[in-house]
Order: sequence, then C-alpha cells, then structure tokens
Amino acid sequence: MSTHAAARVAAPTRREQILREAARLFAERGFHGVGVDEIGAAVGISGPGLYRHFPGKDAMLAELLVGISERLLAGGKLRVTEGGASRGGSPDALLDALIAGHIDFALDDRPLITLHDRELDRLRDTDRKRVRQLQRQYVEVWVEAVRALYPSLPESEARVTVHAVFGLLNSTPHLTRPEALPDRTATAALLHRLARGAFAAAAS
Amino acid sequence: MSTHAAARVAAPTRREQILREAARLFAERGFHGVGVDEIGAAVGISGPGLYRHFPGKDAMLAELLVGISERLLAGGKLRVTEGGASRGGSPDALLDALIAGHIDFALDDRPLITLHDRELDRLRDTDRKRVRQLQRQYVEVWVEAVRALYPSLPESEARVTVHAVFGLLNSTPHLTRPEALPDRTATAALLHRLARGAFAAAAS
DNA sequence: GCAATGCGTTAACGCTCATTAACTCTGATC
DNA sequence: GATCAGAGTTAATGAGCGTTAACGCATTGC
Repeated sequence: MSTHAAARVAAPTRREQILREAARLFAERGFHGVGVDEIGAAVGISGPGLYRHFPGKDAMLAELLVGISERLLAGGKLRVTEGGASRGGSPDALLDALIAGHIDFALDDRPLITLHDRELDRLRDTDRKRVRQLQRQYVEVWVEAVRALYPSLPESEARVTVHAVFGLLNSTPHLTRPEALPDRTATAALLHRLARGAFAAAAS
Repeated sequence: MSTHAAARVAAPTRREQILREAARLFAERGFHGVGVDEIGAAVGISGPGLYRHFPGKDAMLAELLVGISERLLAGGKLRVTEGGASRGGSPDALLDALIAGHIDFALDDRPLITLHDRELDRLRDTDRKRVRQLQRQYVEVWVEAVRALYPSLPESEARVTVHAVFGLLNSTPHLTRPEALPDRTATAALLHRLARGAFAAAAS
C-alpha cells in the first residue's frame, strides 16, 4: 500500500517532515529568525516549494501550536476519565498520571514545548484565541485534580501552583546542553519527584 | 542640580527610559516583533533618534541581557558572602536568601526575566557567550548552596533541580493576566514554599 | 556673541524575506 | 499515448525595517 516495506511505522508524509523541521528551527532561532528557504532546505526542497503544502509560514506555526495544545488537553482529559474508571481512581493516582504524561511530552517534544510559550504572540488573532482556550482548559484539568487531592488549597493558589509546576516540568527543553542530562528515565523520575514536592508544599 | 524638585529618586535618564520601554516591548512581542520606531514612540522620540543613545537595536538587547545576568549573579554572590559572615550562615538560611532574592527579581522585573531565556539567541556571539557564562556562574552558586544543604544529592541532579526551580520561580511573568495573581507578598510566599518543597523532594 | 555639542527631525537607502508568477517534470489515469 | 494533477524549480515582486544622511536648533563654555 505504501511506497516500500511493510514497515511498522508509516513513512512520514512531506507535510509532517516540514512540520517537524519547522518546529525544530523555530525553537532554535525563533519564528522570525528562520526563513522559509531554511525550512525548505531542511527537508530537501527550496523555499517557495513549501507553498504547495502550506498557505504560508504563519500557517505552519499555527498548526504546530494548535496541535500541541490539543494533544496536551486530550491527554489530560483521557487520564481523568481513565483514572475515574479503570484505574485506582484515587486523586493521588490521577495527579501522578498527569505529571507523568506531561513529562513524557516535555522530554519527547522539546521543540514544541519551547514554541508553546515563546511564539504564541505571532499567531493570527483567531488562532491565538483558540490556543489560549485550549491552554486554559488544560490548566483547569490540573487545577481540579490538585484540589481533589488537597481540598484545603484555595483555587487561586492552586492555579498559580499549577503554572509554576508547568514551568518546572518544562525547564529541561530550555537547557543549553540537553546531553548533560542524566538518562531519560532518571530525569523523568527526578522531575516527577520535584513536581510532587512542590504540590505537597503548596498544600502545607 | 537636576531639572526640578529635590526629588528623592533621580530622574531617569533618556537612556534608562529607552531601556525600560525596550525591555517591555521586547518581552511583549519579541525582539524581531518590535520596530525601532515603536521603541522611539514609547519614549516620545522618533525611530532614528534612538541612534543618539545606542549604536543599534542589537545593542539595546545586549545591554539588557548582560545587565540582568550581572545583577542576578551579583545578588547571588552577595548573599553567599553575607550568609557566610554576618547572618546565621546556615545552608538553610542561604538557600532561603537565594530563593527570596530571585523571587524579588522575577516579580519586579518581569519583562527582563522573560527576555532572559527567550531572546538570548539574537545576541552577537561575544555578548551571548558573556551572558551564558554569567548564567552558568549563577547556577553554580545555587548548586553549591543546594549541595551544602543536601550533601547526599548528586551534582548532576542538583543542577537539573536548580534549573527546574528557576523555571518554577520564573513562571509568573509568563502568566497571561498577571493581575489574576494574589497580592505580591502572598505570591512570593507561595513561590518560596513551592521552591523549598521541590528541593526537599529532590533530596529524598 | 559664537563655535561646538547634544539631541532631535524627516527623507532616503538598501537589504532581507515572505509571497507570487511562470515554467518544468514526473507519474498516474482513462 | 494523451492528459491532468501534484510537486518542484528559479526569477520577480513588494513590503517592512534597520540604518544612514542631511539638516535644525537649543544650550553651554569661552
């Protein structure tokens, strides 16, 4: 059906190649710091060739940011429903699941995490509003989970705390030399501990 | 001596006005997203008039980033020497002082904090190296303080933890509506608790 | 009084860069 | 085997923007 090999993973389409490379370049040098020629070169075609796949440079950024926000929120919601049903269902387990999911995201999709809070303002009004709305909903999922676990924590403090923990979990993509990190599972475990420590401290 | 009024605070010089407004604008819309005309307008002069005070737009960003890095490091070093001598001198008190100082910075100079990790790549090589070096030294001050308090914590984990706590403490300037924060002292206290909680969890 | 200097102004220049135009080539489809 | 669509190419266009030129005008120091 596909080009060659009954490969387990589908060959990445040109669009996907472009998005991945654009994400990397935008994260490295900023949206305005990257030219379309550069993005094209990164996938082996030349600048204007990109316009066969996207209506413009803005559209690439928009698709990246909307995409990441949607995936984050979907993952969060999924864990809430899963946690309520099949799994233990304790608030404790839900918070752990949210943290672990976010860490996976931060470690696997560094460029997107970076873009997510750095280039939001370059979007057209309508896209920016959409992303902001998704982000708010994602925060709300966390706030509810935190308050289920620590009912005494006021909502405003819970919200600030959730934002702060996002800053904490998203810190590794900002590192200059990510190769200086311990191996992935150790880093994930450490970040998880830090986040739980912060939440526990918030409630004390 | 000055223009008018024996004011307690010196009237801000034109240079300082420009730097403050440039910092705000750069933080809001990114270095490339702000034109010199806009910066000029923010201080009541017109675009090219800025060139009487700075050799170029890059120079403004450079001065901002080098300045903030120097002030952060100087503050950190000061607290180390103070803590060792006059104050209690316990590792515990030193870490508290570092955290409190950084929080003051994050809450009082939001735009600079934002620029600090967002626009570093727009600097000329020489300036960028200088800023990176100052940042590294600042991290080192924290790492030593943390390890003095928690000697069992391996250095690599301490370093990741310090970065993560910076992300946590720097999270408030990224908030969309900073007016939704609790009042300043309450926010500072909450952030302080979160940071201590994270460090404690790192060491467990 | 009168150069010199500091601090502005507006107009022009030139470069970068996203986007569009005008073609070409390959490979299905009927 | 002709046609058509998809996916590229290079060359041109045009806007935006940092920077420089050329000039005005106070204020200061001699």
